[in-house]
Amino acid sequence: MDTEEPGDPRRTIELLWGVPGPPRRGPKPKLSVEHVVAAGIRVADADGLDAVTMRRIADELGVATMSLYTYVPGREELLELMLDHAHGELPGELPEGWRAGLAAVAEDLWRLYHRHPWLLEIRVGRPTLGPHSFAKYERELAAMDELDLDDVQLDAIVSLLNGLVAGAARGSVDATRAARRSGMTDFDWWNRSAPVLAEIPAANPVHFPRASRVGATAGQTYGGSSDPEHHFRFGLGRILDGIGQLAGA
Amino acid sequence: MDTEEPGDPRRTIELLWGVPGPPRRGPKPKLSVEHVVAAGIRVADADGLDAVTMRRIADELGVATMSLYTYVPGREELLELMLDHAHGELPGELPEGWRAGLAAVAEDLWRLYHRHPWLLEIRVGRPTLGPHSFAKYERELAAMDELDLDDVQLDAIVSLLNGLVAGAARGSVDATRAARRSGMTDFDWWNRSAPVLAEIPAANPVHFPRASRVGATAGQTYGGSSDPEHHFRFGLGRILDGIGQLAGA
DNA sequence: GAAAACTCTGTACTGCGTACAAGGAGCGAA
DNA sequence: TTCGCTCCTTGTACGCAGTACAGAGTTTTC
Repeated sequence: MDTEEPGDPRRTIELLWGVPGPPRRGPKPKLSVEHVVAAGIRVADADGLDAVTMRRIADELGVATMSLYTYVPGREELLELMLDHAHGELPGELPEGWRAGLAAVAEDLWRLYHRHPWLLEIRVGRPTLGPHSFAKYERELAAMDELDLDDVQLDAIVSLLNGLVAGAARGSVDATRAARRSGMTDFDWWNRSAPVLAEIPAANPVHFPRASRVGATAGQTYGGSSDPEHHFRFGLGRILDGIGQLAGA
Repeated sequence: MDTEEPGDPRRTIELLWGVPGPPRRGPKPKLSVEHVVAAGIRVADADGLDAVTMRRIADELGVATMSLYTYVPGREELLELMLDHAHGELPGELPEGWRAGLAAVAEDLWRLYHRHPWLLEIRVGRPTLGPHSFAKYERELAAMDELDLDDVQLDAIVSLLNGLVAGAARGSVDATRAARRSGMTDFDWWNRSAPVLAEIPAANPVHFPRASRVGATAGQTYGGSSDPEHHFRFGLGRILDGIGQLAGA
């Protein structure tokens, strides 16, 4: 019973954990799952997730497009493998103390997302059950060993932190992507947009006093638009404060 | 100088604000931008963002595909119009008190995302400069009128809250989407995955003690996997606590 | 009227994921 | 050794996406 259909959880999990499978009879494969995943990551790093097409990866490996389907059930599974593989780049150590630990967890992920911005574009409907994603979760929980919280709270905190990092990172990454695709920097774009907006009576600052003031301040402070990195650090501080209050630590 | 090229900020902004434009000479248009946007939203609500194709919308409106390009420069701009339009569904009022105000802002957005899950899939590289998105921002800031914070802090808080809601909502929405696409509920999926995982030595709980324990607890508590709604409420509480601490309120 | 400007439409191009069938390589059994 | 099964590899092809382009028809302006 060798179910090879795409969308099968069994197959996906076995690929994630590198389960060898029974001895095969035909010609030796030219490649391996690892090769395909590595090529996928190479392409994604270079040209973004949209460039990760089966044809492009096959080209990269000097192989026909359809050969890839020998190693991977389909594109979706490949992306999941790439995701888990990338999680393997996260460190294992943790600094002393829950606050420093959680901060490190967040900062490491922040850096990972900037090293591989395409991670933020991958939509896996369900949690990835791969080894490195497990290790990531384990580490996130380990950072809170000293806190007296129940399991549900721990899970919620992990989710909260991951959401913060992803959200903020998406901000900076989306901007970069938009700049690349449109050939306009944030600055160019704003200089083109602001005058148009000024011509529209309904968009007059009087109607949006707070938005105009804060938007202008944030724009000036960071040169064009709000700064995701500042938002990230600020949000992290607030969340850690909130956790400290909850745990009485 | 009537730049109609897609990707032009001027055109997009004028569409967002419904700027009428000079009197036209040819035959009267059968439709309007509003019709197209409404059809887009109808399709997205019914069958998700992937179903929002130019052909499908044209069918919906009883019109040839290419006619849509008379009203809208391209698909990307259409999505941005749909986004701003949906933001128009958010209420304007605010309850008394910053804490209740921010909570309402978050809860309203949470509900909006569940009414229109496709909103979470739209990737606009830059902020949407439409009337309803402006109003949304203005209201978010208004909720903090009584707090003594500077503009940069206000902006960061808005971003933090929006990130929380989007992140948590993505959790529940992604699960629903995965269930629909695969024909498996979370429960089915887990029942298929768990045994496979159990067969893999490297995935033994001894190697991931905390992850196994917490994962099991969270799964049991909510029936299959972590509960995004609980994560949302929990995260909101922590963040509001953190803000209170910062503002000394 | 005639001409210009505009809407609408059908066709067609490129690029995507991948189903399918045919060709060739290597192993196990005779 | 040879047959035959199994598996890897490949080229072709299908359906669907966004949208460029050219022609036909309609309404306004001169």
